[in-house]
Amino acid sequence: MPRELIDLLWRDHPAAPRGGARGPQARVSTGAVVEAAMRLADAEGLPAVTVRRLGEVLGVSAMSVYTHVNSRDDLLVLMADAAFAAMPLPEHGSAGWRTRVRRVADANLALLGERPWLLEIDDDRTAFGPGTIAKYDHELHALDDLPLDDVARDAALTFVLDFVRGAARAQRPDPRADEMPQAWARWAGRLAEYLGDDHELARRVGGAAGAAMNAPSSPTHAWTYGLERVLDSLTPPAER
Amino acid sequence: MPRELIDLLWRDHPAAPRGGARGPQARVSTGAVVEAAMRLADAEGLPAVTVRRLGEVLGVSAMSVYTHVNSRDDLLVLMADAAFAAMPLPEHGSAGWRTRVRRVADANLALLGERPWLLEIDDDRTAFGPGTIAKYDHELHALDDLPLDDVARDAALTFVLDFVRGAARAQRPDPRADEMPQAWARWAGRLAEYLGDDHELARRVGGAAGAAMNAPSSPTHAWTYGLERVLDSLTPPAER
DNA sequence: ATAAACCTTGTACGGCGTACAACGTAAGAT
DNA sequence: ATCTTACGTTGTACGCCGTACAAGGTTTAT
Repeated sequence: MPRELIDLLWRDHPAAPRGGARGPQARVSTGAVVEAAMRLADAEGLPAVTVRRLGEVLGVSAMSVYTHVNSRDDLLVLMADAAFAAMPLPEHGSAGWRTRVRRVADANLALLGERPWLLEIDDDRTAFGPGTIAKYDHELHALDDLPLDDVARDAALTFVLDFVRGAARAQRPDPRADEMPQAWARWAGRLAEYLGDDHELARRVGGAAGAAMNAPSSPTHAWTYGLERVLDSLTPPAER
Repeated sequence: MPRELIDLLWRDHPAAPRGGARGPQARVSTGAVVEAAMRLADAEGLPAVTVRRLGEVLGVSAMSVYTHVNSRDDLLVLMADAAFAAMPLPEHGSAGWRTRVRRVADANLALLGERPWLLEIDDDRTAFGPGTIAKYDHELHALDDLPLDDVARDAALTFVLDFVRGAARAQRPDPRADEMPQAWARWAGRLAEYLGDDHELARRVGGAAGAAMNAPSSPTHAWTYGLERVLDSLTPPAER
């Protein structure tokens, strides 16, 4: 383990350990590896991010990647933090907490829409990265005007971000989308037979929800509706 | 593809296609494979569920597993549906919607606490399984007393279940838990150096949240508090 | 000139999911 | 009673994966 993950996360910080001057100059840098990995994930999804493939893209052997990144698991942490670091963190200005939180939620939904592979990275060590911390700080400040102690403030932000995560998961395109029409054609009849008259409510609501899902304007509706519910739930008793 | 996933999901239904009578009697059944896989996942996590390992546990060759299950991806769907099917679905009785929804949330949190590997299975085809459909129907009925149309009812349930999912994710034990103390010992100093005086709010709130996380009573607190917020958000305007 | 530190590389190991073909077995057809 | 057909089981093999290891090359510090 030549350089610790925490130092790789903070590799752009002045106090980060530079590589010793000896030996040949590195052909690629940690940053370059992370960027290439993100391009790959953006284009083909996280499973396409393999060490061999990365080496190929970078014009370097597979094992050389490990000089800059320690392990694939570490790489995923670096990717997630870099994705957060790339988020714009616009000043909250004089907007009230409701608009602030709405903006935070929108920004996170946009991020997860552009980089759905973030939903597949679930490593607590991401919390130590500069991008993640800066984002966390910024988003906590969206709640400045609410009467929350520190623990409740963290809980409230988590609450909002978990909602966003759920919405992003629902909106994410199914990788099996192309096969589903045929599968459905084969399955619809059988499923109807199995279901018979049971679960009438589930059949009706599921059908309605499915139809709404395919309607063009619907995801927006479910999102805005749900988000307003989230905002309502944050409203302090005094304002109700 | 000898038998379709949908038929395997409904394998206990009277109308499900039985295997033809010819040939030797199968040494294991689809149900047995799924049960073994669930035991394995319960004991050692989802990555331990490999085809070779399953064959070993079942006393059968690896390839023989494919006679009963088509593919590993299909197996995961069967496991998830079986887990839902095993949930108790107690009558809602005369309880009001608030208690009903609370019970639904509690039951789901308990399920995801017992079988955290469910969080790692994300396949839309699970929705066609009998266990999943029965659960869906039951949980929709928890919202009977609320003035919601079909689409909104589905959205409301998703809202609740996504909240539960987020809570379960947070409570899930980190598989890296044993290494973290040492890593933290190595990292704490460096991180403090990197952070300096920046992000004061994040440092304070993160510290408080982290401390609360380690306190014994806290997960319960965050859960009940958040759940009440969710319930509040479902309250129709007329009742406010 | 020598030594130390560093990057790069090829090979190899043990895992994974699963395609394929050979073989055995039991029931239906004759 | 024999043959045929459908099915279950198995071993082998392919192409992936992450990565341990050791050898070799390159640069700077001594």
